[in-house]
Amino acid sequence: MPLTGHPIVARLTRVMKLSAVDVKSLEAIFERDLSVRKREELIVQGSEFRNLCFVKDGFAIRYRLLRSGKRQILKVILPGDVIGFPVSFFDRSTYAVVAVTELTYAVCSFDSYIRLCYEQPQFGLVLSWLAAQEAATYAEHIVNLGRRTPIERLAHLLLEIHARLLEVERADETSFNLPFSQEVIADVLGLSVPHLNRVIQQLRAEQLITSNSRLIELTDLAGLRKLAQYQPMDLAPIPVPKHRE
Amino acid sequence: MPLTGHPIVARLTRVMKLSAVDVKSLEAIFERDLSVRKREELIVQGSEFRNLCFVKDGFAIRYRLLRSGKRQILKVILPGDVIGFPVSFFDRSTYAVVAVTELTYAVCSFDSYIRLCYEQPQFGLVLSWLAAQEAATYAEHIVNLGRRTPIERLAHLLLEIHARLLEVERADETSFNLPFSQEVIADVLGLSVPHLNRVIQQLRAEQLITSNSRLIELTDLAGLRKLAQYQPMDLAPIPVPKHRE
DNA sequence: TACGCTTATTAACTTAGATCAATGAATAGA
DNA sequence: TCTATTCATTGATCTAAGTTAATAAGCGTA
Repeated sequence: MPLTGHPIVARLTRVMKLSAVDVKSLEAIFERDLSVRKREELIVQGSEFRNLCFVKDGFAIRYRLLRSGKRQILKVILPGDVIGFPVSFFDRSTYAVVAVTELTYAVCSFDSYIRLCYEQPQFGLVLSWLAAQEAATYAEHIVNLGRRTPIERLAHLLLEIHARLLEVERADETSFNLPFSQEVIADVLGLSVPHLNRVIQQLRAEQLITSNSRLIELTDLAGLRKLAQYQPMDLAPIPVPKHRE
Repeated sequence: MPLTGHPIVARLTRVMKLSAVDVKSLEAIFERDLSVRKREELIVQGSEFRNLCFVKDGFAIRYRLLRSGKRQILKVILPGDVIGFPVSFFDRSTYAVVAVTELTYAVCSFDSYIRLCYEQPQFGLVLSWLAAQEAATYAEHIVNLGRRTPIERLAHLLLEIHARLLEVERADETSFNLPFSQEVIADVLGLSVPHLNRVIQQLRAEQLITSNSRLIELTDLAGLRKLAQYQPMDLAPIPVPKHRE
């Protein structure tokens, strides 16, 4: 499966030199390209899952459903993200993943990836690095839910998604397409839909964003950053031992 | 630095066979054992940090301070945890880590650990696996803050800490020592101190816990699990390729 | 033992945000 | 084009949880 132009390559090359050979080794373990339709479940809560899916295009959400019927979305999954991490390290998934739009991805088995890591250790580090980003994103989400006001939360979420989309060239300088209903965004931010709606209107009223249907325009990036106390995460490149360079 | 009996070894052996040789390679890169006093900062928000600190004993918290003065604690750090992950992958830390009790730890530089990963790929995977656990713990925290009620949150937190302490033999079947003030716990759970206090009393009134000073007794484990909808995370062992076994 | 500081508890008051319910607007199939 | 959902918006009401402030209990140290 050719990976050229795949957004995951764009992400990885930001932290390590991926030689043509590296890309080839990666390609070798990929089984097939798949796609799922909108609303299709990629991972069912409580099931086993031992694959890594590198998202090429489309949007998905990872979430937990509680008995009360409440849903908490843990992460919005964008092109360049990996589905199946960290769940593949566990017995079974305690979360579900569902596609929000049509979604295409390249898939390999967890085992074959692990095998690759033993042969080429840099791929193990890549996995750690992806994990580090995942953990850092989750950490921001915790700060958001725990101690930011609803308007700050929303501003922060928009900035985060914007930055992540920029990284894989799915956004331009100040705007991007976001195919999520308000119900989805409310479940990311731990808010009710009516309240989220009010908060969106506040952001619009303060001229910080404009949005119609699914297009978000960040009218005042600096203002948003200040409101959200947004700090971009600057990744350090993965160190490469001398004798390898 | 001898690692025998170090809680990190207890944690690691739960997912992979650590041979005596492996432990030796780990020991070789550790520089020295350190300790810090209560309230001492291990990582300053905004600073660089390129070390891995394997906690031997004591408690710490990782947190973010907001301009408003609010604090969100991201994680309580227990014996067996690693301080410096994931921050070592980033330019500088956006979080602070401070010791809550006296704390002792073994430290190695991030670079030397990375070097070890290139020589012995299983250590790269160990890092991924620690990261996966970290991410999973954060994910639970997100669910907690976003969609659980305060009493459920507290129950969940106590169960999580209990499970993590059990893993490194710092708790017994139903009780453990927790040297955190209510202010700390409130900042983990995104609550105010007075409200947390009410919630603690609720848990006590419902006979789910008893606690005096710093000793927590989980009087009714099953009841707590049900209340919190707690699901233990069962880790799968790291697969080892055939030709290595 | 006494002092001072930190921590726990309680109460009164206020408010942000949930809930419930209704109405428009938009979109996708038939 | 029409119709059926899904989605966005608004309003009224209610309550959980924050805020502030005061008091009590513990604890460390001189």
